[in-house]
Amino acid sequence: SYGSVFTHAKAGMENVDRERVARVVYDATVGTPHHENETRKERATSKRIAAMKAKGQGMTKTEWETFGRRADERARAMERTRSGARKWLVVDMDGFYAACEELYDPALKSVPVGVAAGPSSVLTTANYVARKYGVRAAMPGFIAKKLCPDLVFVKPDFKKYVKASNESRGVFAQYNPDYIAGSLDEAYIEVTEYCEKHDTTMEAIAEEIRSKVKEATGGLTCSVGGGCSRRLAKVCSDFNKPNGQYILGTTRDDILKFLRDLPVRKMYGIGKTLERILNEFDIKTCGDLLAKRATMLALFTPKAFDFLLGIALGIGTECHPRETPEGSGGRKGVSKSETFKATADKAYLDAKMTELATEVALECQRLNLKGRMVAVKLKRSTFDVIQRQTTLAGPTNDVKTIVNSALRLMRNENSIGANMTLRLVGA
DNA sequence: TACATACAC
DNA sequence: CATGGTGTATGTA
Repeated sequence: SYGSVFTHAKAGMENVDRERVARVVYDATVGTPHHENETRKERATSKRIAAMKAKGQGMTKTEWETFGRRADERARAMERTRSGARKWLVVDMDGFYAACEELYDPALKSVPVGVAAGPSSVLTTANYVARKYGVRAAMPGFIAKKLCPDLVFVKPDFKKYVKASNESRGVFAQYNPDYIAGSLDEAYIEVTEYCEKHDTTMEAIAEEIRSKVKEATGGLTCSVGGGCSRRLAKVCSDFNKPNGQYILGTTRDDILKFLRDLPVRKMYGIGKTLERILNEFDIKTCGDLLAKRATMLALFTPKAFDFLLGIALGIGTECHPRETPEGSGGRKGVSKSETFKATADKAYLDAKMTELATEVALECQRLNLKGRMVAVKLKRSTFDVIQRQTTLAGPTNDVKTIVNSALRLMRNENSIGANMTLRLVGA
């Protein structure tokens, strides 16, 4: 249920009193519009699960056998793409924003810290002291404060993070200038050639990177994962967090052993909803996922099945995204949105939308991009999201065209004001 | 194409 | 009292 959202974190929360966290979160949120909306979404997921179960129960023994055979065939086909020849490292900074703040104010190191714009907004990061209380990223400040009354709030200061990020990237570039920046605090580095040329190993490079990053940033620690694909390196980066590393062997046996007892939720792309769905079919670990591949094939879409089977077998894209047609494309959208105190004031909403749509157009111009579609996002005070979109005559980044389209889309929603107030608009 | 939802950071 | 912003992918109609 919703009460468990913050207790199934991906890292650093192993010794947290989960029951207490669940209770505090529940008590603080039950009855709020946000909680109501979460409950609504959960009911929709329940419905989806029920439909999947009904579909499964309606199938004959023969049909199941066919799915079993086809799932095995798909697994064999996927096995043929396994090579294990590449070496990928993923570097992930530990509690990045909070750690940056501690560099500038070392007194913060010994107290629980949450980085957030204000005490009632959402935390971008919590330091490891705060995490012991169950405080974590994406948690609203007022709940974090209930879990940990001594929590110190620090406002985000991106100049610090960009500086530290650039310093760490200087290190990554030594191993492969073509590293992939996942975000300010995360990078994917292919070190196949570097290992070959310098006769070294992922283990040794991981050690070097951790020490050099600490040096270059003036004391920040990071965790490193290694494996033969980006997917595996990524999970491994979390395995010995913080300030640790884990390099997974590249044989099929190494990989399947590692995955057997690994909770599915640890894998990139499996969030709380998919975790819940899989749990309903008694799938908790990647090993379970492999064992139940026939069920997955029968109940999920082909794309979702391939994604899940890839996770179960530990097979992912091994090549650099630059080597694939999709990977070489540029960005696909530009957007701006803002949350405010819920209102039905049309003049206010018009002004806000105009401002945001203008920023979008200017950003497109700055990036030298043109869009074929304008979409607006409206969030009601009840937290449900409405999206409206329109396709333009041709690609544009003209301010007037984009602003007018966005305004028209929003004004079409004539229930605004009548029985609806908004807490966010975006274009 | 239009819209909603999930996910990551 | 009270839950962010940006970008991507996918499912469904």
